[in-house]
Amino acid sequence: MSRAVTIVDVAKLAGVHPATVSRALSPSAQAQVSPETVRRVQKAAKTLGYVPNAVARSLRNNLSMTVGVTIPDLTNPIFPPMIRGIENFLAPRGYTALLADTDGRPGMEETAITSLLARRVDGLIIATGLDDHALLPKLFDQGVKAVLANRGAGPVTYPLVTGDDRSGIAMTVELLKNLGHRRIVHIAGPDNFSTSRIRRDAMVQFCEAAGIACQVVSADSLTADAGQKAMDGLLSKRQNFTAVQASNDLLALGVLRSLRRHRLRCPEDVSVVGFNDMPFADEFGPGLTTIRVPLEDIGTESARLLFERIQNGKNDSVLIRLPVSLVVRGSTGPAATKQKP
Amino acid sequence: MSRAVTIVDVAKLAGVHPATVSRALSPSAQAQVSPETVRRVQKAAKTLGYVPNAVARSLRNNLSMTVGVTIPDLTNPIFPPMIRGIENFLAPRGYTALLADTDGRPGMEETAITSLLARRVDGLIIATGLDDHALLPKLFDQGVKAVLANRGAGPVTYPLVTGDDRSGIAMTVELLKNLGHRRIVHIAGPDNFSTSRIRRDAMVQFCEAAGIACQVVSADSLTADAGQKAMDGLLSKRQNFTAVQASNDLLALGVLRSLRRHRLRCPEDVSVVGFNDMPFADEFGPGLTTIRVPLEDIGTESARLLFERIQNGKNDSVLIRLPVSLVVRGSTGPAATKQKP
DNA sequence: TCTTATCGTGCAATCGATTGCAGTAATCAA
DNA sequence: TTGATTACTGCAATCGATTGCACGATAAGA
Repeated sequence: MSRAVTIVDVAKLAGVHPATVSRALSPSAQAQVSPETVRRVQKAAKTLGYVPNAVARSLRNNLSMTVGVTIPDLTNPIFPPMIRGIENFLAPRGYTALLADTDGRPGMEETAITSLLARRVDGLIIATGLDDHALLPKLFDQGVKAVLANRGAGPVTYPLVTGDDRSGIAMTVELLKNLGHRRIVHIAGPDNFSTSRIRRDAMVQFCEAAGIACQVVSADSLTADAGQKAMDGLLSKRQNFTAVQASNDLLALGVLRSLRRHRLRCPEDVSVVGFNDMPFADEFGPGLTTIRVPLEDIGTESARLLFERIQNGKNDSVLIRLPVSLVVRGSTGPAATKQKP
Repeated sequence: MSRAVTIVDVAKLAGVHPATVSRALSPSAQAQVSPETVRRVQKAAKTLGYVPNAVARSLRNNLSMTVGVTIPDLTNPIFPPMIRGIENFLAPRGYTALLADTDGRPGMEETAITSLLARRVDGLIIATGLDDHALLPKLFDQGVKAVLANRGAGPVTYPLVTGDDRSGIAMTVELLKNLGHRRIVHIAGPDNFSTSRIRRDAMVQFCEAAGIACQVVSADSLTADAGQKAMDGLLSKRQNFTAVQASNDLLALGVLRSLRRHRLRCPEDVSVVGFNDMPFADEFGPGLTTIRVPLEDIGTESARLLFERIQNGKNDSVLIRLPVSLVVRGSTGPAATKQKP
């Protein structure tokens, strides 16, 4: 980046000491400098196009004005809204988000977090649902500020912001029950995600309470392909069910694909429900009935909690469960009377 | 972030000078240190959990190992794949991407870029399609390394990586012509995006060459809502056409919505073609016929070009136009014989 | 007139890692 | 034994901004 303008250059042009430039340009210390000097310095800074070196400032202040955000997969559409929520909160406060996509690779989380800490981020927003349970307490002991977004990670030492998964599942079960469904399949996500476990357990529990038979099938990952594969397997075994509840919308999308391939109609033959209400869920053929999770709010709240903790030095634990709602679209309908599939 | 372990702590524990620690831990200078000392230092670093302070290193080396990426809207699904491409290239080379979402707000670009430069990024990947034509040459003169991704910005001083828009449009026109369409509407994006202009002009030109009537309508922004609005307006005026080509997939999505609302069938009444082949375009109802742009490759190539320029100090201009392909799905069909809409 | 605030500014240390230079010890050749 | 290499390691400056402290000047009070 060639020769950048430094505070010394500005000082020379304005005919003052670098320290004075620093003060004149700092909102908090500006009062210590005579108005006349402030004006001269500002003019000099402007003509030279001076931009303070944030790296030097970080080093001196031990504050990088940066937070690290780890996500498992940027191409999963639930994350961009979360990130937007985070940035909308942080940007006005002078903070920048440093994004680390772990690409779903296990073990990448630790690498990513190490890299973020090396860059001396002031805090972390962890949306990867770490399965490395040893890492988090270690970070906590080191005094690293962090907030977990969307997914928990074992015993919570850090604050956690999430949607209310159980109540979302409850709504789903009630909807399907009212539509006459009595045999449901739940496509669960991998067991090492807390959301997968919570949603699965809630399904089993609420179905049992409602007198509905619930069969659980596990998908390898939280992708459309995994959902399709799980559904293909199910259909090839000619199981008996009228509705599918998938652990997230991507899995549900795979289910829709599988149904199409098997020439089954949705919702006439099989109803499908997802979870998250990810962007474009309403554009699928048919529009996906799902649980709306306030993704952007999760981001905003996570950022707010982290910001507070950076400000006041505390590191206390909270659990924020944001309310979710049922969104009924075309993928659900009355249970087929002759249970053909 | 409490008390972090520094090189001095490691030096004390290992019983050597900080400089020796630095050398022992640096791959390039390690040869200057005796193997025995290297081992002792490495052990000390490990027991203390030493992570070099990237901020201090950046300051000293005048290299932040960071590149800034500006995008207009993270929730537009064409960007996550691009970002993935960028990160996949940069991460193995030790670089981290600093993301700046300008949120579509005009003028935000300059703010975002200033903020990135303050953080002393080693280079910029600009995917916002800047309309501030003064900014780019200024940056160039300052020696700032940058690459434009996806969208150009006036006279190109910087390298540009983009999909081959004209050939994509040519394929679209040919497809529609073969299907018997003779009256087409093009929904153009805002005029300040270079892609909008290029695609619009290509449509007009190729349609004329093919003897097809092409009506151009402009949308306010590159969103589904804008596309819907544009199509609503068109349908309320009872225009005469059998196919719509939209400047990008989000606009096309809005068109699909509008058609549904007006109880028109796609493709029986109106065929729709998009552009980009964004994620999930094949899941829409109906699946969207569109032009596949190699989004991830655009990211990778941009990163590669930037990386080269950071390495060798050059700042020469290139234009890389990546090939695109036609993806035919359910949203296109033979032209309606009785041109009802 | 002398003291005592008050105000504005400069000085110099600091943050943590890197690196050119120099110094010491060990090794080798003569 | 001496001189010359070589191999390690320490010293100190450096990157750019910030800030506690001190100094000089001016103003106010006694």
